[in-house]
Amino acid sequence: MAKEALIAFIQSNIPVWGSALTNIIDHFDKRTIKKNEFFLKEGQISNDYFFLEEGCMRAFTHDPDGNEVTTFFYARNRYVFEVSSLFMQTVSTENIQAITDCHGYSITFETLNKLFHSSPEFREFGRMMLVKSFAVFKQRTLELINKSAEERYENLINTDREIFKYAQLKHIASYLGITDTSLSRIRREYVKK
Amino acid sequence: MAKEALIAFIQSNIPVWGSALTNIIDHFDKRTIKKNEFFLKEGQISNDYFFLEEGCMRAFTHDPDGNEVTTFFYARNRYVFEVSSLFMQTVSTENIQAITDCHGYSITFETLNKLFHSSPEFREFGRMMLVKSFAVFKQRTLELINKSAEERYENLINTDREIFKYAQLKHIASYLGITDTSLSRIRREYVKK
DNA sequence: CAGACGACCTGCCAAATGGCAAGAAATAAC
DNA sequence: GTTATTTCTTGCCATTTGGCAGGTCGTCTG
Repeated sequence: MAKEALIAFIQSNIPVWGSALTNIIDHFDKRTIKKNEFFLKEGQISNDYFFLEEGCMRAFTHDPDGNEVTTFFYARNRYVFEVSSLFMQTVSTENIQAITDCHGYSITFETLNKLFHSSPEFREFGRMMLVKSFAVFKQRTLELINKSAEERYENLINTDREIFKYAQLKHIASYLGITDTSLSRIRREYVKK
Repeated sequence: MAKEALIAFIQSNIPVWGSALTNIIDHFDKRTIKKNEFFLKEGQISNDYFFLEEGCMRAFTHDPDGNEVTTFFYARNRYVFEVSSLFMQTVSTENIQAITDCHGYSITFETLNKLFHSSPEFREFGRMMLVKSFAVFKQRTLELINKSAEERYENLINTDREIFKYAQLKHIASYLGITDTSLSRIRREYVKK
């Protein structure tokens, strides 16, 4: 089975080879999620831990007025999971939807736990995923506080250009914490530069 | 040794009793942090995992212009740690400072890891701390996007009134993502209600 | 092809927030 | 107790962002 991307990703996070590595990746199943399909729907309890090899996904929830708010974009070579719903097995308030056809490798919560108990290396990997995701989130929160909407836009387009190919602008807008109107104006100014 | 608060906190997060519990809490040392002392300073590598039984702490960093930005407030009965610096053993960009005299229980990174390996219960507890902290942070990020500054203020004063007793308003302002000027105006309006 | 729909842009005005500077109030220093 | 320092508030005006409504463009459907 060809899981090179998964192997490379794991090894870029923790040092592991040989049978310990084989043992880990054998527990992952290849999985395809078609465009517009949901990886997780609000109201459900998340059951999957998913490495996204190729494609793009969007996480969103609803504010008190019922509007969609994009909370995250996932690009290729990233780990996809909703931390509360998966690890606390609670009902999700978030949706995660494929915005392109997606390919990757999946492991269920049950298998994940078995592997946590049997493999110290995978345990370390799991902790690393949590920690890194958390760090990325802190970074984003900080940007919402001390950067302008325009800077956040420039930042996103520079680091995640891929997202702009597939995501709708109104979804990018709510991710940036502004309305589609403001994003449109920011883009007009940005083009001039 | 009287560690009731710590025991109660651990048990409110995971089911554990008897020798497994004793084993865990025996690894914690009582620790006091005086007002204005730093639990963590930027430039350092964090080495402590701290349960705050009594007191108040503030996390802050600096934006590119050198201004302080408050990233978090910790009140009593909370776990205090900086995820990236502690778990990835990287140089911290964040400061965590006591804003009152603080009392609690501390464990070093080394001991923490030993305990992770030897105690499945503590492992689960550690994961739970990560997951819950992450969830709280996601909630906060969402508020920055879909709530007004005034709503965020009301929310904070309702859930963490204790913080207002000790923290400076300019620190609260940067935590809320606004200037002290705006916070002052919001407070003026809020009092009228 | 015609019509319907959704995504995006734009103009107008209103509301929220920031920047700056001065003053009032609280706190610390001597 | 007086002075010095810091914190907080306020007024004035500029800038950013939002709300709304209308217009364009492309896509889908029949």
